[in-house]
Amino acid sequence: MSELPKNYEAAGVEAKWYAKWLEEKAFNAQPDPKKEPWTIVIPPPNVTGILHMGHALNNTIQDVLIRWQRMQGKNALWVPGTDHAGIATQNVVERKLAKEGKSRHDLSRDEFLKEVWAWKEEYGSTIVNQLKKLGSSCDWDRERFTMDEGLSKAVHEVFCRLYDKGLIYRGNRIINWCSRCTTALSDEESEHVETEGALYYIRYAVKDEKRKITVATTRPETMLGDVAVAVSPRDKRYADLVGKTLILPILGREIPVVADEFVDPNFGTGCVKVTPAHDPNDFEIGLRHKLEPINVMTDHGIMNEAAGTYAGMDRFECRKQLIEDLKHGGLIEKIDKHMHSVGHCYRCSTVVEPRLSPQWFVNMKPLAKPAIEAVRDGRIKFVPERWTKVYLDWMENIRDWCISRQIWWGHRIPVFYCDACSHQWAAREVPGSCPVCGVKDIRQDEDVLDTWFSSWLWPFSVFGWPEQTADLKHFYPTNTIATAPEILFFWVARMIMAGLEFMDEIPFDTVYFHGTVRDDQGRKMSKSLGNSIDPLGIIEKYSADALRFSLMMLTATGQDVYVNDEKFELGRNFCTKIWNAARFMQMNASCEGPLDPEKIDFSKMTLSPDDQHILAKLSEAVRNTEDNLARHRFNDAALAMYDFMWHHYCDWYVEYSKGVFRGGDMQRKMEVEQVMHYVFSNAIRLLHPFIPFITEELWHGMGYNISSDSIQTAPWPKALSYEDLNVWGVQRETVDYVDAKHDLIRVGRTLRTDYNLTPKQQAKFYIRPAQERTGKILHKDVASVALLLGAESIEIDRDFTPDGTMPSGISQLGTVYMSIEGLVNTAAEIAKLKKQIEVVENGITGISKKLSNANFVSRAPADVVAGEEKRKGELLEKREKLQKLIETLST
RNA sequence: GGGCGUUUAGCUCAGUUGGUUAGAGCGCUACCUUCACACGGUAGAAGUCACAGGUUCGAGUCCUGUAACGCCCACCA
Repeated sequence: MSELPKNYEAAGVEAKWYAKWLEEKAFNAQPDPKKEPWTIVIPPPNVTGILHMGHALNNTIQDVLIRWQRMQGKNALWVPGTDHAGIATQNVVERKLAKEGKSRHDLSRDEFLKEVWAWKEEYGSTIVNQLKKLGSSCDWDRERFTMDEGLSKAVHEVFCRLYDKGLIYRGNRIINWCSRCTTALSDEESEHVETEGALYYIRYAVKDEKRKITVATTRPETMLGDVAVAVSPRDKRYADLVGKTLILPILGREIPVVADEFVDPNFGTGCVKVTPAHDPNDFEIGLRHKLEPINVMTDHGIMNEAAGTYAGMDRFECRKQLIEDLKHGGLIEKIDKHMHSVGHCYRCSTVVEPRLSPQWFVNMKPLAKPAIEAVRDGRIKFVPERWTKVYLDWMENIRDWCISRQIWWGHRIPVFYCDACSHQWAAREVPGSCPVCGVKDIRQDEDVLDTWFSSWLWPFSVFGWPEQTADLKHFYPTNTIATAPEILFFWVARMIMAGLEFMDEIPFDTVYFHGTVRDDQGRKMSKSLGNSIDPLGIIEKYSADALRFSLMMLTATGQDVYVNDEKFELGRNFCTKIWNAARFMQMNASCEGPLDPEKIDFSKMTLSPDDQHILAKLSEAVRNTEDNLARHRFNDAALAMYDFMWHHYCDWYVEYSKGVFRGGDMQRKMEVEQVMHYVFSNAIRLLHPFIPFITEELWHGMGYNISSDSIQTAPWPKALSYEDLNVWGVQRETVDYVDAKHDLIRVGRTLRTDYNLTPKQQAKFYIRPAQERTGKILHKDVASVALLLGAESIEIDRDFTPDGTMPSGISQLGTVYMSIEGLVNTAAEIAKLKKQIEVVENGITGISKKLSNANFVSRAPADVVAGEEKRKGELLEKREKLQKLIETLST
């Protein structure tokens, strides 16, 4: 035990312990058949990522869970890693190249990939290091990267299995195209944003007639790719037009009028332009009517040669120009404002272009089926539960997953083509020749896979799958996955499908969805808004423990978390409070040598009521904390500990102990000291998962590191029942008495405040106990009451008759009277008592009304009725006492 | 268009199977630099539980409807 410095220096302490933990491999776990495994796999942050508050929240939750399980003796493993984040990372490196005046096309594919790997080597560990600052107890020896050799092997294996099963196919379909990233996106990667656009009404002429019909569109530039106009087969207005020919404005192309069920005659004009290459519905119409799609744009969203004179224009520039030209020709009927949701690239926010394109897809329906079952039958639980429905709705309407991306950074699609014999096949390893005709000149598909095609395998690929490793056998399935609801579809749903398909087993049993971290105005934190709070800044300013504890106090299950800088003072202040409580104990230490908290035994001691009380409250706090942790109620768990440490231990027990330490009873001092060390050492163990650094520092600083060198390996506190506590002589009755004593002290303190007594002014108090028995107990306990009350002296007397001017207050244990020289304020005292009577009377009226209600008496449960009756009796008694007091004062 | 969430003190939020007088943190008021802690202590003020109905002996809590804000999903041009 070394003397604790007056101020806690978080930065140095945190760095010191994290380094020590790493050195001692405190977070490492190996398969061990004797121990129960408990596993979390991290949602791998992007290698391009820097730690934001969302990460801080997400990882604090995981760390609390894993440290808790580890302390309980489980074989706890938290597997860390990062995601290669295909598009995001490629964008970062492309921007870097752009600064050097280069594009990736100035480099060969291999050269470019070398650049990306070099970037990854240099910056890829940024977020990992930041996670360490937070205190994350990951097994860093197991750190994985989604493009590692092992994980790539898993990707290839999965691709080949699905390909051979026929669940992966290549199709020419309308996909979401980002013309800035020049790649296809999955449906999930296209973010719909409600946008004010326009609905343009354009006139198309009927061939050889004077008639014109009007079509409405939000994307007029796509008319250059129109191949027909569709009307509803039930629409009488246009019945005679079906089969006739229209002249497409500007281009003058002849296009037919077709009848199709898709058209809603009540929307717009009832005529729909059909552009099969740029709209999914139109594509379907095109198929039904055997119309050849015309693509009018390049990969970069530039109009192509099919756009005639508009070729070379950007799509939005073209839109503007085209509308101008149509206006000139008198072909615009009107332009209406129109709200609609428009897809945007989730990586660069560019407006997504629906576009016909040959891509690779996974047929998801067969994979979804068992994944729906696993959640429906409760093998996998969602917390909060409401996400179950969101999941099931999506899964039941699941659509095929577009997995090919036209970028270079990622897992290259393991499909090979032989041009000699037109053979196409998927292979786990790059083949040397065509397995059919033996030709060596084969080529691999140019595209790479969606990033999520590697992350959906994460819970088993990190353990070496497809090899049947010991790790995999021991640690899979994992237990809890903690994540934000934003990636329910991207990641969680797909992991469940992959786990069941490839492991034949769920990947985890619990999914905990936490909220989004927002600023104090409720806005999502984002770089563009500039409202982000940097967790590292908070760590620097307040400490990692403060950051963690504050976040946990603020995290109601599944609710969004609103933060500003000041919110983190909560955790900082709490840490300071704990620190000072420890210093207090050191300053009053009388035992020589350190105390082993695991060897403290109270069975041979006579515990005072306050000793018994704090021991009982500790067990209550342990129970509350565990219950709440088990239910993922992190805020309630944090609050239970906070309340115990601050409002029970510091406010009452430490204050009580001062009386003992200032007295001369050496035996008592030793006893109280042992109670303090027992309680404090258990409390910091309980707190360790939340605030790992300061608790480890105190574990050592207080000299508790005798049986367990680290707090991490110390036994987890036990929630003792009264039966257990009785071994030490703890009685429930006595504990209740101390609660009542606290109440009595509060009543006395209120009197002091009401009469403006300064702490130095000592008043004389008289207590008239409500019962003979309590009188006797109070007598024995009078010293502690006097100290906590700041009383000069206390007289306890069943027959005490107050002087008419004495202010008084009523508590459960008895009536408290205060006497101080020259203190006369009868009028104020009477007014105060009258106010109290009013409150009591309100209560009596309420209860009387209830009790006189025959329905209540007959229908409410007996114990509720009895409780009400008891309560009424108490209130009546209290009213009587108050009235008597008023009478005494009035005479 | 469909679904979900939120609405409780000045602010941010708890409030579990319906049951005493609805709680916390911050802020506010008064007093206190007392010997662990002013990042502190003691005491206190502060609420029409969004609104309207209903169920019930009893509703912040359950049901129906309304409103506001937020989120997710969706191929009506």
